[in-house]
Formats: sequence, C-alpha cells, structure tokens
Amino acid sequence: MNVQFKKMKPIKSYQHVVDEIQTAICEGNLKEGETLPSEMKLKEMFDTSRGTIREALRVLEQKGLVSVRTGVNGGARIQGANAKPMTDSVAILIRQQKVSLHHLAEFRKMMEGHISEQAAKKADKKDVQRLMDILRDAAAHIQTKPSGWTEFHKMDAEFHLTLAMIAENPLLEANLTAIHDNIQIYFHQYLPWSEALLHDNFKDLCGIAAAVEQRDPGTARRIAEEHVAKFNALMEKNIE
Amino acid sequence: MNVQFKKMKPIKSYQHVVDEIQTAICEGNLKEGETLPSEMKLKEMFDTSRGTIREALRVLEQKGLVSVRTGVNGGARIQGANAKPMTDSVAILIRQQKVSLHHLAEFRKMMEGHISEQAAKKADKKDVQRLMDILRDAAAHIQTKPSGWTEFHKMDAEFHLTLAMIAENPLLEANLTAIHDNIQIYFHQYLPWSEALLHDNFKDLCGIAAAVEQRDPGTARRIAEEHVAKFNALMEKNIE
DNA sequence: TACGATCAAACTGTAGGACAGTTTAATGAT
DNA sequence: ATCATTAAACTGTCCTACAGTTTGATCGTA
Repeated sequence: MNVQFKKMKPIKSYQHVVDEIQTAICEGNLKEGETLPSEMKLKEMFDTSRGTIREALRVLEQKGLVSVRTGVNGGARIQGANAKPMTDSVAILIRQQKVSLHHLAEFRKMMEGHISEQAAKKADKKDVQRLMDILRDAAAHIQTKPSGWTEFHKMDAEFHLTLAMIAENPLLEANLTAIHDNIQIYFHQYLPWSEALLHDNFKDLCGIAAAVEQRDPGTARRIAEEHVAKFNALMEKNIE
Repeated sequence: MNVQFKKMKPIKSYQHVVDEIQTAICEGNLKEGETLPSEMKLKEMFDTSRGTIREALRVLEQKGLVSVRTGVNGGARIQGANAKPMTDSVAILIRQQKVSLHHLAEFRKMMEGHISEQAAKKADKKDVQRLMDILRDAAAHIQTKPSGWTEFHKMDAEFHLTLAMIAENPLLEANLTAIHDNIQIYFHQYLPWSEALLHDNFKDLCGIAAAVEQRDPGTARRIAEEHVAKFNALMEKNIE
C-alpha cells in the first residue's frame, strides 16, 4: 500500500446545497439582486426535502450571501458582498469578553493609520472631492448647533469608509466596517458630548483630508493614528 | 404623538433559539466542551418543532459557536472562540474575486508588521522561549533536507501566530489566522521550492525573534514587513 | 378612467410524525 | 479478560399539513 485513501466522509446533503449555491454566486452565475427559485422548486431541483433546503438557506443567510423574505415574490435574494459575517464574529468575541475596547482601538488605530497612508498615496482628484463633500456636510451639520454625537458619527464613519475605498482594498473596507459597527456602542456610552470635542474631531478629519490632498502619506497616517488614540484615551478614562 | 413606535418585527422562532443559546454561551452559562441537550429535549424546552431547532443549530454552527456530531452522546458541543467565520468570509471575498493575492499580502504586511512591533514591546522571557522552541524545531526540520514547503509552512504559521498571542490582541490573532488560512493556497501554487529560499525564510524568522528578544520594536516591524513583501513579490511574479 | 378596497395566489414559517444512519456503551460469548 | 454483538441515543432526511405574510389582480364605485 503506497497511498493513503481519504476517509469516506459522507457530505451532509444541506451542505451540498450550500456548496452548489455558493459556488454559483461566486462564479457569477447567480448575480446580486436575483432571487433563487422557491423552496418547493429548489427541493425538486436538488431532489431533496424542504427541511434540507431550509437548513441550507439558513447557512447561506448567515454567510451574508442571501436574504430571505416572505410573501409572494419573496424568497432568497442574492446579496452583494457585505461585512455582516465579520461584524458578527467580532461582536461575539466582544460579548465573550475576549476582546475589549482597548483591543478594538488598537486594531482600529493600526487600520486607520494604514488606510490614511494608502489613501494619500492613491487618491485622485475625484477621490479628494468625495472627501471634501463629506466634510462640507459635516461642517453644515456643526452649524446647526447639535447636541449629540449621533449625526456626526454617521458622517465620521462615512468619511473613514471612503478613505478605505480610496485605499482600494476590500479587506480593509470589510474589517473597518466590522470595527466601526462594534465600537459604536462604546461611543454612545463613554464618549461625553461637548462642542469643543466635536470641533476637535472635525479638525482631525480636515487634517487627514488635507494630507491626502497634498499626497502626504506620513502626515495622513500620523493624524489618523493620533485621532484614534486620542478619542480612545478619553473613552477608557470614562470607563473606570 | 411625540414618540416613534418601533415597527412590530415578528422575530422568527429559530432566531429566538439562536439568541438564547448564543447569549448563554457568551455569558458563560454554557461553557466550552459542554454539549447542548438533544434536539428532542431542546424542542420541548423551547416549546417548538424539531425543524426550528435544527435551523437554529445550523446558524450557530456557521457562527462557529457549536459543532454537531451524530450518534449516542452526540449533539451540539460548545466550541471555544475560533476564527472560522472570519476565515470563511475572507474565502468568499476571494472566490468572488473581490480580493486578490495583492490585497491579502498588503493586509498581511500591515498585520505582521504591527504584530511583530507589539510583540517586541510586550514579550517576556517565557514568550521569547516559546519562539525559540519553534525555531529549534524548524532548524531541525531543515536538517532533514526537505523537498517541499508543507512542513515548514506549518511551523512558519505557528511562529507568526505565537507572535500574535504575545501581542495580546485576539482580534489580531483571529484576523491573522483568517489570512494565513486563505493565503496557503497561493503558497502551494505560486511559491517555487528551493533550498535557498527556505534558508532565506528561516533567516527572516530568526531576525524577528532576535529583535523581539532584544526589545527592538522598530527592527522587528521592519524585518516582518520586508519578509512579507519579499515572498509576496516572488509569488506575484509567478502568477503572470 | 381612476382609485380604493378586497381577495386569491405564491410564497415562507412552523409543527408533527416517520424512518434511516451513526456512534457509544452495555451485554454476552469464548 | 477480550472481543464481537446488540441495543439505545442520538442526528440526518423525508413527508404532509396548515398558518402567516406579501403582492398583484380583480372588482366596485365615483
């Protein structure tokens, strides 16, 4: 005997359904927005039971590949790439107290620094314009004498996500989204509201945008890192 | 009317089951290694149908929280924290061709650089010893005149993961694992085998370990970044 | 014709029952 | 004692039935 035979591992049939559909999505044979056939039809196509189909759909749903709706013309719609599974698994690590705000912030600092640096290297005029548009909206919002973070944080997140898109790496986008989605709660809970802080925050964003515009990767990284570190320090102080 | 009522969103019953069990796991009421009651018992405990329970189990399985086995004393065992969902979602991004080797390598470079730097800041004697032990094994393996990467890559991965553990941030660990698991295929496919390259690789690891031992974060980061960049450049050349 | 209300059809959501397949532990034979 | 056999406790799969949800079609009325 010179060969090692692989152990006969009976693939569970719902897994087979998952694999087929996932492959079809990844190969592009099923495109975003399309809807899969109904459970009844899938059951016949795969020659299996409805229960099996439904288990497969739950898995695909959890992977963020489809979303299922009830009613006529309902069914499983193919979803575009999204960061949901990543957000989920980070959320679990937090709930298990394996990951603290400190961990989140360290990771975020690394990412925002890197992203800003890359953005400063790669941005073209259109990209800079997009950043400026967001800043203009943010400035307008500040004029309205707001009394809480909520609105500003939306634009803040959009700004950082746009930077990630300029940096042209979907992995950075997905991870940044996951981090932002999960750090939100800490913002709401531990970041005290003050107009001075709002202006400070806004000034940091302007600084990053300016560094990107001037193609100055080093400065972009430095401001971004300091920005994250500063606000995190504030929150950590308030946790005690 | 001064308040906005939330839309009555009928929670699906399998989702309710998922939430309850997930919470119990995160709160520590269900610990790693324990097994959930059988599907029959769960069905009665939640006063629902077996199909519903099974759909919930598929979701929990996909989240990496439980793994299900057949047979007597089988059932859903609680899993410790693991990077499976992250590995999965990165794999999907790759299969959808949203993420290329270039993206993976850029991300990895950022992480390995940061990890090595942090490890050099935080390592104690025991940590350094663990790194040295791995290097000793690797050196022994090189003595055997190997003819492929497979064995070495295992130790390489272990070395980098140990660094991440020394850096004391589970987010870094999880992401690094996800990246490693997914970049493997490229190694096998595009990294040519040569003894010179093996020695080169090994030397880099020694360099990182030495920098960590000497508490030299800057050097540790530099070597790690160059290490990743070098081997990636090799692979990218072979892809064309 | 236009515009609502009503209804039917096409779906998913849930429940219950049945039996096959798999693994372990108890039982029994040598 | 040791090994094979069997029974029990599970998950895996299939079936049927009906409730709940959404939308497009139909019909009535101005």
